[in-house]
Amino acid sequence: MPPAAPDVLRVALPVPLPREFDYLPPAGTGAGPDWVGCRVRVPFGRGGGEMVGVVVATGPADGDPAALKSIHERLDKGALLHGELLESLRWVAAYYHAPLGEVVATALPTLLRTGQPLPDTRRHGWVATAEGRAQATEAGREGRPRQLLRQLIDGPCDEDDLDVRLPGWRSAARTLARRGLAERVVCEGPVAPRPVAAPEPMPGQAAAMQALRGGEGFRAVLLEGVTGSGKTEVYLQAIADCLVAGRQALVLVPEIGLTPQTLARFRARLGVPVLAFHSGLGDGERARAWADMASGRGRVLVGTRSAVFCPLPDAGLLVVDEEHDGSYKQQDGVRYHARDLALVRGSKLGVPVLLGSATPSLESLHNALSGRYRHLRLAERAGGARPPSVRVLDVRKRPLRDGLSEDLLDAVGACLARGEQALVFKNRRGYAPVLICHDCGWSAHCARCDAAMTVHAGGRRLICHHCGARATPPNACPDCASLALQPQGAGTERLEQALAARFPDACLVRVDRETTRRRDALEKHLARLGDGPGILVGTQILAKGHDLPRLTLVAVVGVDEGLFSADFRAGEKLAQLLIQVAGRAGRAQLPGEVVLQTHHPDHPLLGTLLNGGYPAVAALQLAEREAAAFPPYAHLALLRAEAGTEALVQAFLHEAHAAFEAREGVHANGPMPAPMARRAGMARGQLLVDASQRGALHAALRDWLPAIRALPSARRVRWSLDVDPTDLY
DNA sequence: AGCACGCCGACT
DNA sequence: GTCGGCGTGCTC
Repeated sequence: MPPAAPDVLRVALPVPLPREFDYLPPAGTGAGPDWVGCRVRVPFGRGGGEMVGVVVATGPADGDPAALKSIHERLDKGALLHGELLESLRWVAAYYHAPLGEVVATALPTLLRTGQPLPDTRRHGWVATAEGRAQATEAGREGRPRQLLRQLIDGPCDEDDLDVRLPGWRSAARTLARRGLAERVVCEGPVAPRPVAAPEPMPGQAAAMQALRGGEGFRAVLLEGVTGSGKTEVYLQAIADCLVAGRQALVLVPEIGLTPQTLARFRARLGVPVLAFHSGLGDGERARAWADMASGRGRVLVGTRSAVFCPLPDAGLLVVDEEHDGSYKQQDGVRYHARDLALVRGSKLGVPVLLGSATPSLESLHNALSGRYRHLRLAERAGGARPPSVRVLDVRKRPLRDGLSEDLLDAVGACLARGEQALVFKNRRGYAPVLICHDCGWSAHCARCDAAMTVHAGGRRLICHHCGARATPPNACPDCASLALQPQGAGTERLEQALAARFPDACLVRVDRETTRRRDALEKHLARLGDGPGILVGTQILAKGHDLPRLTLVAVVGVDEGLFSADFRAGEKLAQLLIQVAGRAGRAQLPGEVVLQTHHPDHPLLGTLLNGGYPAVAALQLAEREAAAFPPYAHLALLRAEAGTEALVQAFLHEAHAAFEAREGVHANGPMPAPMARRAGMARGQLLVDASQRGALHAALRDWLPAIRALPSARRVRWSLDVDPTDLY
């Protein structure tokens, strides 16, 4: 019998190779199971490079153990990734066909990924020193430090409490510490939740709560509630229940949904510290929030997409707010869908997952209608508010000035005259979407993309929205030398200018990505609008989030582009956008009005939306998807490629297609022309795989990927596989 | 992906 | 004569 192979540690490393790497434990250490889930620093590659990875398994070496290297350093005493989270990461790797090492790297905050120690999650507080206590009673200059000092003389004050009681206390604390009057100490014991009064639930909310409370373990619940029906209150009650049971809750929100107001509402209502997790946090804050959840000290985490990777050792509930939102899909690297991962985690954790939306994705709706999810509806608006009235403005044969019809301007004027606020919505920023020669038809195109350049700065600048290229508009047409160059169409900038000319006395605020670069810019803008009459002009940034109680008119200007898009999801997305933006209009006291300016008043999508609302559009779209064998009735994967030249892309995609082995119910289509074949100087193309059964799709991909990786042409392009793509471009 | 090794063009 | 182009192969 051969001698038993020594046990090795299998390490997942952040490299794009579909396997893990075996290492020997450091000399004098055994390869016990206590290694699994710990980060390690290992030698990797031929130059003496090092990498940080995570041990994901132990076992006997399957090659020549003499050829193995040893781990340089163990970075964690106890496992960082274990149990359900590690299992879920394995699921991500298998489902999205991504290397486990890359999945692990995606899941960990930067600081942890680079090997920094797990932040200290003990609670800290501040207390006055003996000298501080003495000085606190003496007369002295009344300032922040003194105010704080008086809080600290009776014993340690928790930092979380100070955040609530004395905003901006940190600089005062630094001052006190410098003078030796106060010091930072570790607080013992758990945080006691403050008792908070819950509002009386409305009948619909009570029914939803009842349905949520019934049952044990994992279940998916789709909460379909029109705007203003109080979905958030249902989340809050469910989270409160979960906290009472001593469990943690995770709340996912869309990228633009995590406003200070949202957090403040959660904090005020739950009585426990609520952690935030989003791209605006620094590396240290992210790592701390992650560690807080891992240690169990954090009870509630509200975060965007990547928060779905946080550890939840005491999980009780997962909530996905606005579950239809496109920002839950990661569009580079490991292309996961946070909503789908939340469902997987919920099922592994054995806890309910609550999906909420006024306009559910067709995927979730299909699951609800087929009985896989529980389906709860909140039909009425809070406080007896009526849904807004909707009016279609047919602008065929009507003159438009700067993209606005006279009827629309009249509606805005009437709204202002009532002392109320109007929202003019156009899903296009800039001055005009294209600069065109009136004599020969030439238009300004980006040199590096297959796209028109957008006119900005009132016509003094051209910007490509796809690659960011900037140019100065020519004085004369480059083709025919005509001077008749005109900005065609209207973006938010032009609408703002036109509205300012028409309503010179009105308070006018434009909100789009240009004016809202900084994180707090949106709040600042809306504060400028105040409570008086005024006009908001903007893109979909305005479609959700903030409460605007004085807003009674929503004027939608740019629907026509979306009505004829080639993307199979365009109809769904447009309906969701329209419903979301229309939902901004009106309150209990002030009825809302929506006007839709269009050249296609007879378009079936608009008609269906007007007559039957979102449910009718959804039913129509589901029928179309079923007939066309598209998701959710089929399953897709997209192989994308880009390279310096079209030839490289085509060669790769053709070879990849040839390497695809036909199997029952699975087809590879293409190479398909990407709607934008060139972007930022790169040629792009794609191959679409569709399958009637998910299992067959995954089996096909499992066989296909090694063949793709082996193609010489694969080295000359950047390629990626997108499972369940949301955008086919 | 990163990195080293390797075999062909314009420079001190 | 070398510096450096990026094609090819490998990473426990």
